[in-house]
Amino acid sequence: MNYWLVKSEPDVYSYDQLIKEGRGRWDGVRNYQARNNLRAMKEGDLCLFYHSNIGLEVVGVARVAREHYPDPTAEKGDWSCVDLEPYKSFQRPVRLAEIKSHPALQQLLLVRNGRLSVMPVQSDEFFTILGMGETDL
DNA sequence: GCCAACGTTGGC
DNA sequence: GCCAACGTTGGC
Repeated sequence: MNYWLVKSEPDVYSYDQLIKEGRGRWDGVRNYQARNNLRAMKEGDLCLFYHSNIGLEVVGVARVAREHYPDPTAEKGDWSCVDLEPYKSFQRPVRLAEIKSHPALQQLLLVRNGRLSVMPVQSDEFFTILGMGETDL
């Protein structure tokens, strides 16, 4: 089992929208590092779902429902997407400021590279954030 | 709205 | 292959 963090601007695609739809295609990634991370995702892997720009907080966990396939929104180039489904909403959202000030989370790519939209997360980091969100799996 | 960080492009 | 210029992301 691998753990990830995915970012979405909630006015474009929010966690609530994923819940409403039951399943969503994680497309539109146009960054090689993020794409390679998408391609490394396995069905059943869990993703922290982060709201960027508005909210600036982790709001839930999503599960990889389908492994990578060609991104139908890409008109040219070699891009991939995955399908995600909601897995668990956080009892309490975990704000970026909390993550940044937590000593055990300083290595998190969210802190170190603010621009990456799909990133791997160590299992201890994953469960630390889950705990901050007062949530169990 | 500003700006830092990062990625991409293109001239040499 | 280097690097300057430019564009984009995303926090503040």
